[in-house]
Amino acid sequence: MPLAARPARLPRADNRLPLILDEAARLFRAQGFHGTSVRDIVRAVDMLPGSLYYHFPTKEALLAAVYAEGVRRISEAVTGAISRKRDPRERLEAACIAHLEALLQESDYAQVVIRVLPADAPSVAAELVRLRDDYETLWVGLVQDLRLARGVDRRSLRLMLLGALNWSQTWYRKGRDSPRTIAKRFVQLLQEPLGRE
Amino acid sequence: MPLAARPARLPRADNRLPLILDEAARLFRAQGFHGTSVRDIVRAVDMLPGSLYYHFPTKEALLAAVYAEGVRRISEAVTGAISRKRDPRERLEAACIAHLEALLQESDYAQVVIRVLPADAPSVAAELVRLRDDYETLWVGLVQDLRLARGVDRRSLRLMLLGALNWSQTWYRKGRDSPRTIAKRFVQLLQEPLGRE
DNA sequence: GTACAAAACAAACACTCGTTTGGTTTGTAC
DNA sequence: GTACAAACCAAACGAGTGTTTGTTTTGTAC
Repeated sequence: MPLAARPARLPRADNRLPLILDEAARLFRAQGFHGTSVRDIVRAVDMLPGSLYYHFPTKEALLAAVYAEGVRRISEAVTGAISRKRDPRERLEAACIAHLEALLQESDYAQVVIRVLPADAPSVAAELVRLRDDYETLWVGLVQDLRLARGVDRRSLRLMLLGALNWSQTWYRKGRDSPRTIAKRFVQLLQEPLGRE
Repeated sequence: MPLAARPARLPRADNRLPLILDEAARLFRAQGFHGTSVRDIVRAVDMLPGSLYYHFPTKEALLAAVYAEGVRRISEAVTGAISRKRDPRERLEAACIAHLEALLQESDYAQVVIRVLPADAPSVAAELVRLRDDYETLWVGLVQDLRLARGVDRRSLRLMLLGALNWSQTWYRKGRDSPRTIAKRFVQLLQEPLGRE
């Protein structure tokens, strides 16, 4: 891992890097990686195409930066939410709510993490996968702490819950059920389910 | 809805249209819609780019054809599977297994339906959404027949289950747990869940 | 106020994109 | 065997792609 080169001087106040990241996140989310051109992005920040390459070596590196920020934001939201709870069940529910709120209403960055597949950007794919995995580690712990009925596979539980949450991106419409409501229902479906035979 | 124009003559035996669909499905699945060029597709069937436009008016129309075939295959698999069961619970499980097997191992076509978003192809987006919705209607019926504990929201149950199944495309690796095993575990998680308080 | 690097501009590069147009081959029905 | 359309080829169209290179502006530390 390369050390961040210590800059000879500090960044300038009129630096438009944050703006580039914001617009890239917005467009990658709405149109996908391949569906968004470099010119789409720079047009949104009133720049010329070549200027982007002062900040990033490639378009894929820009995606990686957006991705990293997305993971950072979800992680922060979830970590904050569970820190206020002690009971494992409550912690799980709080995590689901925070995850879904970050995913559905808060941040374009977070949605990019769900929408864009690592395979879309081969040169940074390994990094994107690592970012995703780091985040999922958080969930491994949450599920590990649960008291479960005998024979319940914890990995399956985690994958089912996260999958259902992530997929909600495809059918969620704002103004109807809130992310919080959806998340609560999903958790509840795991405790009063089909009913015993 | 336009009537299928009655052809002046029957299609020829050396028609390569099926081959085009197969390769388009394979590539759309692996690289996405925007990530796959017309030249990628015709190269795979040893054709020239322009020749594709004898069969389809646009690249998006080709996607729509692949999409329709994908929905047809999943629907057929699921319909066949549930027709052999009577008990609502067993029918649901059979549907999950068939859905996941079609999605994970059987058909590139089916995976395109999950991977490619309607918004990627604006001119046919409405048609793609309609195809998806038609298929989901099948699941509405399956969930409707279930006997459930009080207060369980059937729509949430359907969305959670289908979401978890569809998302498995992102983490599934063949050679490990089979689609059948995964589907069974997910259904089971709905009946012996977190355990009552 | 001056030195200097941060952050951009200006203009192109080589290539790829989806698509169109006019002509050619070839299987098939009669 | 001949007519004819199905199914393609050949060649290009204009626009867009990610990226590079040389130059210029401008905020900031001293």
